[in-house]
Amino acid sequence: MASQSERTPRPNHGEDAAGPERRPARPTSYDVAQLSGVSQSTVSRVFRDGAPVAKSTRRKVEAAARALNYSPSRIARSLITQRTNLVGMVITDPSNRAHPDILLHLGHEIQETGNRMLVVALPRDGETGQALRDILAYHVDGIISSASLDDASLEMCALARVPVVLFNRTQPEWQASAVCCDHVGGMEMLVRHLVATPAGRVTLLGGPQWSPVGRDRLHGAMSGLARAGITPAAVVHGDYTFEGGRQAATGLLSGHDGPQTVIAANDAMALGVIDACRFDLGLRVPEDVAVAGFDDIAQAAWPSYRLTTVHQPVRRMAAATVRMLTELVDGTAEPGELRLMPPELRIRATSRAMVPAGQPA
Amino acid sequence: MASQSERTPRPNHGEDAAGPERRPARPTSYDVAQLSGVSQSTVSRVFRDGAPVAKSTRRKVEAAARALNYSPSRIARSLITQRTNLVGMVITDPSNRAHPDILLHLGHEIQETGNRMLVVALPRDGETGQALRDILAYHVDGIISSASLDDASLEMCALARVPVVLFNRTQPEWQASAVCCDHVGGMEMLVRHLVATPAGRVTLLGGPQWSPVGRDRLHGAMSGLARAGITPAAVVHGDYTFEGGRQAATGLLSGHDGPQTVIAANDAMALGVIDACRFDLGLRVPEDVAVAGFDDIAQAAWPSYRLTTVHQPVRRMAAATVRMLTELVDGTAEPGELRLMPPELRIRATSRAMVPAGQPA
DNA sequence: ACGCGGAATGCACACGTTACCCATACAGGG
DNA sequence: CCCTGTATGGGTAACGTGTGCATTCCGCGT
Repeated sequence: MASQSERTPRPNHGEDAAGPERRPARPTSYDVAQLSGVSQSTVSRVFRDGAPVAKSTRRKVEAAARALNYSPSRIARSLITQRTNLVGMVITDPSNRAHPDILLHLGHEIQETGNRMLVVALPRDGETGQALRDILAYHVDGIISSASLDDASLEMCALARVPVVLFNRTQPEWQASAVCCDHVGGMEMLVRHLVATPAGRVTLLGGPQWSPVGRDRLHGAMSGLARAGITPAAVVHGDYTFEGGRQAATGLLSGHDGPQTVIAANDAMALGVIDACRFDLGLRVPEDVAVAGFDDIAQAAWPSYRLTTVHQPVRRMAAATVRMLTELVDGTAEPGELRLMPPELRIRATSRAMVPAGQPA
Repeated sequence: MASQSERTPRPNHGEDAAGPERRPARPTSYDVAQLSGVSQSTVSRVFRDGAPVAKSTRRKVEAAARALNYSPSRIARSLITQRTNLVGMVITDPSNRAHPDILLHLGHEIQETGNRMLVVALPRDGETGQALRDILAYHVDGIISSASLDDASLEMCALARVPVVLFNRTQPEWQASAVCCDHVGGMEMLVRHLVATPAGRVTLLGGPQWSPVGRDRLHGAMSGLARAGITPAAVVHGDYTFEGGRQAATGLLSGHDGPQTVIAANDAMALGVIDACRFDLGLRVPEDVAVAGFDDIAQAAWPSYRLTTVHQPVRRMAAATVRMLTELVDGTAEPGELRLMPPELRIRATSRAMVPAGQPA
């Protein structure tokens, strides 16, 4: 009785002696093989893609697998295949707040290709090294980061041969693959629109000092203004938040006569500026102060604000990011490419200009 | 030469014959063992927690590991340990939009316990079965879902012995573990505040039909109104979006005289109602129409709105969720517990009542 | 009749780690 | 000097799957 199925290399694990009728937590391919009367290899082949297996056996195995509620362990599979179908996603507080949907967009695209996301949420300004080392330990096939990574972390990924694509972010020193909105060009486009009508005293409300995106946007605004022969009256750095914009406006705008213009590095701060004008300073928008932002978040289109801003094509950016990463993983593309996506101007009601007919609200 | 290190069971993988100086992509514990002159078992022990290893050897091994940039493969470790330190997170569009930060809060708590998140973004109303089966194939230790799961999916998790905790969501039929804001009690509290002053004609703007949370909130509002002897003039179902609230308001509020009150099932719709009143219907808030919401999203506190609403303690809810899950994974708690967290009333400027001194804005 | 080729399947091993069981060294007490 | 207990390290068997190679089986051509 004990020697009946002695030939199978499977150790005693199942219904030999142990508990009474204790179903194993997760059925293995051996269980399916035993139930369907084939070898474990055949079960494995049934669950691979282009493996040669007769139709009749495939049906048998699939029936047994369904009966046992079996699906192959991706952990064990990854160990031998050297691919996990896991994409590491690095997100962080501010980048997630600007576009809460990017994770959903990226997730949709990633899952479309049969992969899953291993998400690591970085603390506000912590070390990225430990987190990167940790997700590399999970053998992710690639990494998408919407947070800035230090050079040591990028080098670690390169050493482990794990491709990285930066989302809406560029690395100043390192030559990293990235899909990025054209922040400079977008700001120049925005400034061109703003200076078409008398802009008055111009104030720039930039992002935090450490933010490369903020630097790009500030740079675009400066170059656009310079091209129009305008020098900004003030340039300050905000923290990308609504409250930060509101408080900055209070110090920047009060005590000046005549028309003014505020260009904020993102929408959240721009909306804070608007509310500061209306509720704290008693200024009208856009008659006294014209305000513009960058991002085109959902709130920018709300009737209370109707903010003139620059729209980032986030859905197309997400698709391009995932495609670039899959090409890097498959080896059909070389790393280091920077893909700039053109943003679109959204002229609404906070800038002093006619709204052209046919412009989306 | 070839038989010198014949005794090591390691197959020829390293610097025997192959390419010239080709460093392997990922160093293994064998590489570290060879470099530090110990056995592979010892390397493994160094990287486990409470393993007995002499201090001198530990230093040697750690130095070699650092030189090779080695860290143990969590894939291989999981295969033998039967624990992946992976938490499956199920999110979906609307639940993510209401609180973009919950993923960061939950992620912070999860990472605090040394685990990582495997995130699956569900399509708007797709089958949850396939997605659940897929993340179970990754051997996640537990699952947190902020989306509604059908009973088949929950049964699949139970079958695989993977505990599930629902975040801010209850399952009507299934006895599932959950951490949930007290939607009913919160709404009753809100209604008690609203009827303290003459409410006039009361309209209820509920969530989508399929949303259990929306049902709870609607139920709480109804019971609160009934307790005050008020029957709502209209009850309609919205889609949780700003635009949905705005359009619903247009149909609901126009053509009625006297004071009105709108209770929305979430803040986004409430804000849409406010803008519809002010910009589409020419009604004043709160003089003509009092508006209240639920969630206390960031925009509710903005000066343009100052929405009276119910605050959910999301940070504490996230902490409780992760703690409950870890207890279930460790076996120190039984499944099926429902933990109701008390919300807080935030009285602002869209309801017709005095703002008590000391109330947070 | 016999061999042969191709399709289908079984066998054994490898992936990189942890768990378990011993072997060894060393100290101390009799 | 021997025996024993303890601390430490080595060897080996899993974990559950994919895959190269051998083997079987069936059909068919000469």
